Amino acid sequence: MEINAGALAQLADYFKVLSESNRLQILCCLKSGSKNVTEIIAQTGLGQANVSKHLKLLAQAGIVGRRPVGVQIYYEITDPLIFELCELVSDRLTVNLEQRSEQLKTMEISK
Amino acid sequence: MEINAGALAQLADYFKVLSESNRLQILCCLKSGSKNVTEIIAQTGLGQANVSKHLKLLAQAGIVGRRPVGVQIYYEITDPLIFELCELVSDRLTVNLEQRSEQLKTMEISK
DNA sequence: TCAATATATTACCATATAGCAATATAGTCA
DNA sequence: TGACTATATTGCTATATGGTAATATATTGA
Repeated sequence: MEINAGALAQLADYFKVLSESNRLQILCCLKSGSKNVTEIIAQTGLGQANVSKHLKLLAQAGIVGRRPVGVQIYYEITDPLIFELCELVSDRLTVNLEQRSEQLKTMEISK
Repeated sequence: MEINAGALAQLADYFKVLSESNRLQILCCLKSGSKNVTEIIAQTGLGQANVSKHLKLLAQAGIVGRRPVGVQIYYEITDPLIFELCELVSDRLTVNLEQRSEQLKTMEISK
């Protein structure tokens, strides 16, 4: 019952790009503005090859843009939707955690 | 420069659950309402063990709920945020595709 | 209790990918 | 051109995970 198999795969691929915490960290690091690779490496503490790979993925997904300035390459968020998504989800996660902690309290009381 | 490493990991984990097209397919299948596992298997065409695994992941993420009715287990979306996220992203993807096709046209013209 | 059905779990394989070290490429300056 | 720096790519390993077949568990009804 394939409902739009292609569209689902594209959606999944997009979410996959966001499903790695170091990539999210890089995005957070770029939230305050354009940065070159060396700066990103310094701020995140990740390895150079690793950062390069993550940036490539992010760029291919259209989430960040690449802007060479001399030898340096500056990357910047081109898709502010990212942060909207992260906020929506993290709000949801917070609510979930609160609910669970409420449940725990209830269990404490009833035992 | 670990900005909230735990929060980022949680976010990433959530996105990871959404990063698999067959899981998205199951969610789409549940969009119209609660269904038991056999129905989900029939509608998606996925294998039984496979569906079971995916449902477990979705339930652990708090995206679907589990409701036993006799021998059957009904699953249902408990987190409508899902569809909001999917819409936001798929709108974005559509826009991207249009932009690219525009670029292609421009290239055609200028060559 | 036994048989039948629905769902979950396990064991396994194949594939994908994060991380790293080493190497390659490209731009800048002397 | 040659040295230097910045970034990208490659080759590799370890780990995670999707898929499936086989098995286990649980519920219902005879």
